[in-house]
Amino acid sequence: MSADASREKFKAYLTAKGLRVTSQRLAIYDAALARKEHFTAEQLLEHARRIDDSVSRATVYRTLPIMTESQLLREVDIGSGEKFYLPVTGGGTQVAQVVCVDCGRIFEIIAPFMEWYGSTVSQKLGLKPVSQRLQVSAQCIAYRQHGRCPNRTKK
Amino acid sequence: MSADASREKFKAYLTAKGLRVTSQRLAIYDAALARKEHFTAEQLLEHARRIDDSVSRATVYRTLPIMTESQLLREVDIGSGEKFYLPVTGGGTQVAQVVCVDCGRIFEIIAPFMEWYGSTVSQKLGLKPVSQRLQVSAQCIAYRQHGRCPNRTKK
DNA sequence: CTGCCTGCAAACTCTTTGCACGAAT
DNA sequence: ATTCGTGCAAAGAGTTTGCAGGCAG
Repeated sequence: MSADASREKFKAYLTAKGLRVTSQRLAIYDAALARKEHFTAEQLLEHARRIDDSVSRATVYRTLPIMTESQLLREVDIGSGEKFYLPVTGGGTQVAQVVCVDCGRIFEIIAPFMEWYGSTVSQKLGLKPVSQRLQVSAQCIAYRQHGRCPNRTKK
Repeated sequence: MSADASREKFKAYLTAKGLRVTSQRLAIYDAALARKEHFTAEQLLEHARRIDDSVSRATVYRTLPIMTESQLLREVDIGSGEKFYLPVTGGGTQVAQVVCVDCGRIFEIIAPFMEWYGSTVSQKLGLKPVSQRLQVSAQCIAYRQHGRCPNRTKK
């Protein structure tokens, strides 16, 4: 699907839900969909402001749930205090995250059988699974060899 | 292992690490190990204070990492804002959580092959897995039938 | 015109930290 | 006697919310 078609889909989603199409929501949409890697709410605010400098932090926080519910973004919580977001490109619900223990970088990867595995696990308790998430903490090769991840930016 | 033996193990752990055995740490230990279900830092504070009312919130937060590192407690983050803890009883690293979408209650369950699965996933990226977590959101039978989980306490 | 949406700033929740006092070794 | 541990309260980080004015429909 082209970028423009996706943008129209977002407008249609807003309208269908009785929500208004505002310049701020579109700026946030454009900023989010242009990202190739995981981003935080704060980073999204920064990018959205380059498109429309009237965008506020509050509106970013109010728009993120809308984009998540509309399946445009996937929310990823790796327990680091802040949430990350990524445009949904595919993989459906069979996506796992691998997080580097050193730099905190997040990799997404298709995890076949994940739904089946989650179902098997939860059905042992007689519950019906709604969703599952698999997250793996891992060391990259460079980290094991040099005690430092090449992607690390902090510290 | 008996409760007393476990308590002695905790004291030995503290001493070995050059940490002091204080009445507050022991009260927190006793309060935590007596729990059968997942608890929060706040709940632990409440229980610990019934044993020793001098225990402060700060000390609870400072003691939790010690108990987690010593393998006495397992830390569980389901992305709800607050962390949960549970005495480690078994299952090693092959433990998954099933969370009820309605009441938020957490069930722990042995998930065979989880390590293997996490390894398989992360090795696709050439990374060496350190740990993995599998969490499933699910509906219980009662919730599906009546739109309400019998264990729900809030709302 | 209505009423949803906005920016601002304050509020909130959970957790961490600086400080001076007190207790364990 | 040292030094670490403690309670208290303030600080911190990320997110949410009340309000008065603004803009979409």
